[in-house]
Amino acid sequence: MKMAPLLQEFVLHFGEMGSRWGINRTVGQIYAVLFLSKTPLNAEEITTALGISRSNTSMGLKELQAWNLVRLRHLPDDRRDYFTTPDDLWEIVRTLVAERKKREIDPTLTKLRELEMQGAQGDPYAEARIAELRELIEMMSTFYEDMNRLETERLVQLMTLGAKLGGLVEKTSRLNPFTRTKG
Amino acid sequence: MKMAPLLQEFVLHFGEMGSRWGINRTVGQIYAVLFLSKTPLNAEEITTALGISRSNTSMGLKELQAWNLVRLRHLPDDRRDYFTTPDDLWEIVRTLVAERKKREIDPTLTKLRELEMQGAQGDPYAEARIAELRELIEMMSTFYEDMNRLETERLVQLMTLGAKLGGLVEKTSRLNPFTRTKG
DNA sequence: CTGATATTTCAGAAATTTCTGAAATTACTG
DNA sequence: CAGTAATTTCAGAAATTTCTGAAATATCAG
Repeated sequence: MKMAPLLQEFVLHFGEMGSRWGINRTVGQIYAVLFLSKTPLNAEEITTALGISRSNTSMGLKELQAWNLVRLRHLPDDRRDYFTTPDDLWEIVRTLVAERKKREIDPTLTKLRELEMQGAQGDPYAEARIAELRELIEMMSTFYEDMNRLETERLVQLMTLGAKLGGLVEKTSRLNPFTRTKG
Repeated sequence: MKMAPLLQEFVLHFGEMGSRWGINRTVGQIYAVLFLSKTPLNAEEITTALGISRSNTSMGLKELQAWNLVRLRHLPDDRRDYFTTPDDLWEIVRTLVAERKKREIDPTLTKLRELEMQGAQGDPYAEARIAELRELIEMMSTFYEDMNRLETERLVQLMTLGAKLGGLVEKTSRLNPFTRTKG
């Protein structure tokens, strides 16, 4: 791997973290290289930078595309594919959250609904737990959708408010008779 | 695996999802069995329910304990260890988020800070990206800590407000001169 | 202490995932 | 169309992770 030591360390870290993020080492490294590069890179450049096989790069890029984490670009008079990551980090965060929800939450929600359809089979406790879990996941999904609809600017404002939101909600629930509260 | 078909399906699903959640199949299945069981279970019961080896159960339980996802309990006149999951699903969610942050976010934040300390090494763009990423992760961490400090009741209220929060923040930032806005 | 039960450890086996090089495919150029 | 460059596919190799059975350790009762 031929890069400035600093960048190399960053890339290696992303590789090591890869498995925890649900991607593999190489995919993490490819992403890191693209993330740090001002200009789009083609597969050959990535291959050399990381010292992996060309086919591995191809598969890694395919996976990153499946995650919507990289953009395919073309340069004039060059028929190779070039890849970049979005400039806007918030866009990256949105994509990550959306994709993880799709892979880690949605299938379970579907399954829980299926199981509830099939109805009671002799274990009221288990059935209640499944229902409760389904409700909670639905609630979080709805909240996610609401937040995802906000412009980034609003989202940042909300997050910056942080702890103050606790007080806000209290006021709101007193002022607004339509606000639902649990329990 | 000897359980009601409904529960069995749930357990198998958690097993399959395991890899996406950063745990393995068996660990996912063990958790599922505990989650659905009204009474605490001992290792032997889990082993029979899942048809795996006793040592595998032992290792799986150890991993779940490392994640703080199960509770160890003891029954009178029985020296075996019994395990449960918390009754309160929100407690489970809090644990999950905390542990995932610890494993998936915190090490990267540390690394990014380290890299920034080492300073510029000839690539201003890469350095700017690293700084930007560090700032964003810090902001999200702070927000997480703020939310985590709220009682569950407040958290649920906030989430139920959902889309309304977008409007709220707008009002707040006008009313409160101390509210920071980005950019 | 001795024996019985419960749990953990761990080396190697089994299963799974990742990676490579070669071949196949695609897409463009002249 | 033939030739070339870019990319993808894929079978098997390599690496990694998971699982098991046996042995070791721990814990308790008498």
